Amino acid sequence: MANQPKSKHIPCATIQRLATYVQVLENFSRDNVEVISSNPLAEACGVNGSQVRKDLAYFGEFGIRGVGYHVKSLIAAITSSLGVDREWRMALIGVGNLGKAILNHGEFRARGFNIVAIFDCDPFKIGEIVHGLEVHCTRDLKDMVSDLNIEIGIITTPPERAQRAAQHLMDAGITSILNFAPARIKVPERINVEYVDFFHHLYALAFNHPMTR
Amino acid sequence: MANQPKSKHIPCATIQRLATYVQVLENFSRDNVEVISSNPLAEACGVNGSQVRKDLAYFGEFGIRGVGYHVKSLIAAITSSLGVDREWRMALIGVGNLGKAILNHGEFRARGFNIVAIFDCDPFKIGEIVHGLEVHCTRDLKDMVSDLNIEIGIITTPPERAQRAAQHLMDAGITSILNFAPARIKVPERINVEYVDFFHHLYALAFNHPMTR
DNA sequence: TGCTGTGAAGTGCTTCACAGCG
DNA sequence: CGCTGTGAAGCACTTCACAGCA
Repeated sequence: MANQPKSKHIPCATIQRLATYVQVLENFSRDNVEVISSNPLAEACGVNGSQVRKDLAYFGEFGIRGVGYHVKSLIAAITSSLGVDREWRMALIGVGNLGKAILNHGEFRARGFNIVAIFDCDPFKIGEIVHGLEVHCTRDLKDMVSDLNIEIGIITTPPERAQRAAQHLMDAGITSILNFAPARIKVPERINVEYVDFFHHLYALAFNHPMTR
Repeated sequence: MANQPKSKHIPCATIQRLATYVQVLENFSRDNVEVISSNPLAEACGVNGSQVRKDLAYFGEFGIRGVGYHVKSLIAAITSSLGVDREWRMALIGVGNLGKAILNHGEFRARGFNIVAIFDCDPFKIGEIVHGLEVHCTRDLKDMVSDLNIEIGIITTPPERAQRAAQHLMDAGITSILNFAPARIKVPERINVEYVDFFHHLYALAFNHPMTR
């Protein structure tokens, strides 16, 4: 159905939006919408219709002129283009409150993002079982990463230990890191880091709040 | 110390970076760095030096030529410019796993973002005490928002109930919403919504992973 | 006819380069 | 002399407008 992907540079803003499209398309699919055109999809995502068409065009021609996009095939096309239509195995470092909350979340597994090993440097936590996984010493990280084919690392340590956690992950050959710790980490160019920080969002809300202006 | 702010349009990319600057500056301050110039600060934040200077210039002249920025005053200047140097009172809707994790997080309160009321539409949860707060029926939201001076709403419901939660918040006069539910919500122009979605970040990591390219 | 896919135009953010000041 | 603050240049993303196809 899709042609071969256009080999241009793809803006990272496009990648972010594709994730939104999948989310919204899944809701349409749940409501038994079978076909959708770019404008209503764009409106549901809070963007412009051309934007949607251009974003999709980076990966192929998924639509039917005069009709629109078939919802289910479009979901399949996007997830396949992003590489999220397969299992991804992840390790988590820092089994505190936040780490436990993420382990309990469950939605990760449902989407193919499996946390298969958890680590902490606190000797009192090592050996504890959390959500069916034994807490390991960070020293074991390297061996377990290769044994378990882990590709993504999640950091949920306090900020002062985030850099060391990142170093452990990189030493183990991990190149993709999701960082929940409220700290920037220093990494070489080739390592991908995504930051999740609630306060960034709260700061934006506070700044844009009517009273503040 | 600061001149009056320049009254230009401020890019929202700037606001996001300011949050990062605060985070990084606080780390420098913890390490007893007293003065920093734009280039090392920029490097720690992963951006360009001019960018830092231009971002700060939107709000005033905080630096000393030939010297740099005084770390503590700069933190104060930024937090004051963003309006995050005061208490913000928040309501949370959806006391499930994620909601409870956020209530337990504690870091919110430390930064002046206080969750002062929690709501759920499940009758079995109403009356339950979670982290010192009684779970209320969403019907009580309007009264409690005005009684408790709540300005920000947090949505942690399942996706299918996110829109209704947003409606409750808007009916109560809330104009700032932090949405953790994996769903887009439809709101009028004047309402500010920030989305927190872990999967958006995981999708980006998956797409940029070496094996995928 | 209606909607996609896409070059061209428009817009806004980022980087450069340097004047200006401590 | 060094670093800030800032106009101007550069670059990247977004939007427009329409050709092209079902």
